Amino acid sequence: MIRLVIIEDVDEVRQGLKYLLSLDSELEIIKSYSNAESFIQSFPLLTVPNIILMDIGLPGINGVEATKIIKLKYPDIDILMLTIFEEEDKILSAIQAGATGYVLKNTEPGELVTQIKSIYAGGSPISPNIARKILTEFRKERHHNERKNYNLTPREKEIFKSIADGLTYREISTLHSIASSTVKKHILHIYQKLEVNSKVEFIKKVMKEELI
Amino acid sequence: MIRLVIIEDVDEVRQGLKYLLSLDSELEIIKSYSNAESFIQSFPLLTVPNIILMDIGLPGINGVEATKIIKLKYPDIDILMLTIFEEEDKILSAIQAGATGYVLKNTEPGELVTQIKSIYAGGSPISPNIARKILTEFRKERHHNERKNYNLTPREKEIFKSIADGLTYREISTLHSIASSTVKKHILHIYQKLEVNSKVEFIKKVMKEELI
DNA sequence: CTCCTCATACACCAAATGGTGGACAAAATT
DNA sequence: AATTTTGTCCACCATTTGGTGTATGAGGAG
Repeated sequence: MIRLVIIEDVDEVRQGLKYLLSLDSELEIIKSYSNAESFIQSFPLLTVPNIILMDIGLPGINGVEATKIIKLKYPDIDILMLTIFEEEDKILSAIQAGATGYVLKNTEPGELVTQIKSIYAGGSPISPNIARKILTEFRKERHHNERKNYNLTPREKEIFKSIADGLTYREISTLHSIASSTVKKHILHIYQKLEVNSKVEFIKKVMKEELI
Repeated sequence: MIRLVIIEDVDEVRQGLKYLLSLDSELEIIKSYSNAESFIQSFPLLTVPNIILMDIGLPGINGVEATKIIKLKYPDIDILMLTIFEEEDKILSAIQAGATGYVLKNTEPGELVTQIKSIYAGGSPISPNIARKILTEFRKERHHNERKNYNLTPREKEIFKSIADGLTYREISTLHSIASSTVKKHILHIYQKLEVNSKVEFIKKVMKEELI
């Protein structure tokens, strides 16, 4: 028996999945949730699922964040993201957050069951498109180990240093005599290049990879 | 000639200092500013002062922050904080930020000049009170190198981990099933115990001293 | 029994942060 | 000559964060 949990906000989709999957005798839906919060609040889990089907675009704590949190407590649960389109960026983030794979919501029922079993068997359902992106990312990682540098522009490098020193937007703007909105733009660009979303992640990345 | 810069928002005090110090032939006041921003914006400096007299409680970017910024660019400038009372905590922060010493604003003119010259000669005017605090802090530092632990309570340690993982208040509150206001309280307590003022400083400290 | 710590929670507030989209000029590339 | 990159700036907005003060109940220490 593969124990499943479904987290999906749209009632019809959730009920539909619940029904469809209940038809397979190897699958057992432990419980389904309309948001990530209620699932997380049920920690510690009485019965730990093998796989969680999670909508990537949940309201409140979204699927990617939820994945991070769940994986912190239960690293062994496989998380399968549900998406409508192939939102490549989100899927990549989800995978970095610890998701094992993803399926499109309009996947045929039979196919979905196959993919769930494939995950349980240790596989990862991923389309060639995404797979290629992941390879690209992976290749980047290896390069990083030899040469850092995220092709920041000279100006971005200056701002970079100031953030790493812990200055605020306003202080940086004063130091470089530019508007703080400009500082913000630079920082957002830097975040995109380093693929982080916050100062905390930025600092962590900078300190982990030296760069300073 | 000792080159000085004065940064002090109260006009009377600034003018008074300027006048008093101009009486000594060994001192030269290059320029005075009513706020830290205008000084910082004048980077790169045409003539680099030896010593900056800086009010600790400036509006906008305060004296401590300004000290940090100035020391990043000009580590060799000595910064002498001006305070009204012996605000121990602020003075300690200022020293950690790179200030060389401090004087009370009601110090007699002759004494002030003596202290400025003492700084120029490599000294640090600090009262016994503050000196003792610094020794205490210093002793703490040494201890840290062998045993970390900032006597956080068990609950604080849990929250601690979650912050270090990069979660937001809201996510932490969901994870631990408590109100986000409670999370905030815990975090503020943790910050006080670790003597940091922001997530960025927190992460830097955690990563620098391992702790994770 | 009283005092203190811990954990919880709320209210209020200012500031900083992140995210989007648009705009413009100068410089570099194609 | 046309396009892209870089650096600058603005507006708008929601969320997050830091900081303060207050309050309450449980549990331990004096």
